[in-house]
Amino acid sequence: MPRKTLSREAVVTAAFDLLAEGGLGAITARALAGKLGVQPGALYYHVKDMNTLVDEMATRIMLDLTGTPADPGASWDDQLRTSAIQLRAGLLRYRDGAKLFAGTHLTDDESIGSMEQPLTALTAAGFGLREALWAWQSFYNYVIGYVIEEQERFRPDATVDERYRPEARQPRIDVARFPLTHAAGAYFATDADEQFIFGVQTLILGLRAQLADNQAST
Amino acid sequence: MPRKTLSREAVVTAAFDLLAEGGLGAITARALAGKLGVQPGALYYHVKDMNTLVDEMATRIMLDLTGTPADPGASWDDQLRTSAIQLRAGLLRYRDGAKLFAGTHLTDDESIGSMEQPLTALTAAGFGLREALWAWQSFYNYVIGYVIEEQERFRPDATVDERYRPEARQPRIDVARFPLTHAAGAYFATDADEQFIFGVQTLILGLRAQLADNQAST
DNA sequence: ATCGATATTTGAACACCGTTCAAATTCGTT
DNA sequence: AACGAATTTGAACGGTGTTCAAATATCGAT
Repeated sequence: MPRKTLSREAVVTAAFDLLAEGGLGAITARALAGKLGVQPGALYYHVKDMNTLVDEMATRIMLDLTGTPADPGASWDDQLRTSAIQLRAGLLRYRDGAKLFAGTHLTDDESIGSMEQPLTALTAAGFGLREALWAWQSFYNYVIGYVIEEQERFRPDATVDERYRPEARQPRIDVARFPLTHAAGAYFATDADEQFIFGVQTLILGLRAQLADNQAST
Repeated sequence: MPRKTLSREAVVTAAFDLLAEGGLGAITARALAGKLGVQPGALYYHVKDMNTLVDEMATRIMLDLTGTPADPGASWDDQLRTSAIQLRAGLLRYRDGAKLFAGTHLTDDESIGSMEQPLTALTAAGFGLREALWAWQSFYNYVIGYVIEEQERFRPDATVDERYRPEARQPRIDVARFPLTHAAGAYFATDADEQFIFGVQTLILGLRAQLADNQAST
């Protein structure tokens, strides 16, 4: 009894539901079909294959989190800070958001336009286009790396292997050979927001220094 | 005809062979068994499951790339630069090295000792332990993010979808709305080494600035 | 050298995965 | 009402990780 209930849109939406419920690994053709009350084969009429489905999802996330741009009137470093913060927030909105992003080819050209504002701010501040691109991508890579770790730390399904809880791990670190590493355990995975900002701020200060160097040499 | 040819060591070694030949996706129980001339079930006597196998591999890579430490006599920023460069080089030595790392729980406590030297350098430079940890993890996250992208760009198997070659993509970017993004296409994915260093250097300069601020306020 | 215990491997199965495709069914138009 | 196009079915193929009783090999003690 074939009934017309499917569409590309419906498939993508169901995929996002599965992502929220069970993470990236839960997005499977059969689960998708089940949720839509349909046979797995029917999906392939609307979607080329599972990989491009995930690419499509990554693109939509990207478009979503570029929704509220930073105030173009603000200083360049404020704009960058805001862009980085929004990028992280956007990734955190989705389960496995960062992993989903890491290495999927964005399918929509619109999505690449999200770096126009950072590039504008950076070139206006005095950076050449090449350095501006590199600078923004440094932020981008930092954020991706940070959020991957962040989302890995407390994933909802949580196979919290007893041996790897920080409190259990710390005593096993050799205090004599690795005193600082041992002591640093206290600050491990605490204050995620503050730690994130620390890195962003470090990058901003670094750019400011490079800017000063450039102007001094001209 | 069961013959004793297997060991945990042999399995891990074979897994590294598969990684080199076909990337992360090529590491499969049956391929592993085939390479070792054995039935798939036999693997599970030596290895709990496939995930912990990959975790084990990540740990070994980590231990490997910490082999040559930076000169402890060098300045703190030189030590950090060297650590970051070595981390990237180590990840690049293995196919999908960064992806393999991103979010695998390291199984050996030794591997966590790799941050002892950066922490030493940073605290000696004047950072508190907490800031030192955050600083090093900023480097770490940046490197992971960078290398994931780097290894994604030219993967050996290369399903180079014609539409996504940079030369094909650039003309499709709306020049009127995204002029800088369009123009920046020229610098996309060129000079990987130089771009990497740019980010590292930015982080270092940022830390130096924070150091100056701290000392000024005391 | 033989036995017995232990360590290791087999072989087959189970449940899942993505994907393909002819055939069946429904829909929109004429 | 009927035809053609759009859509879904149902079943299959080859792949994946994993489990487990049974079969075999290895080693230590007698």
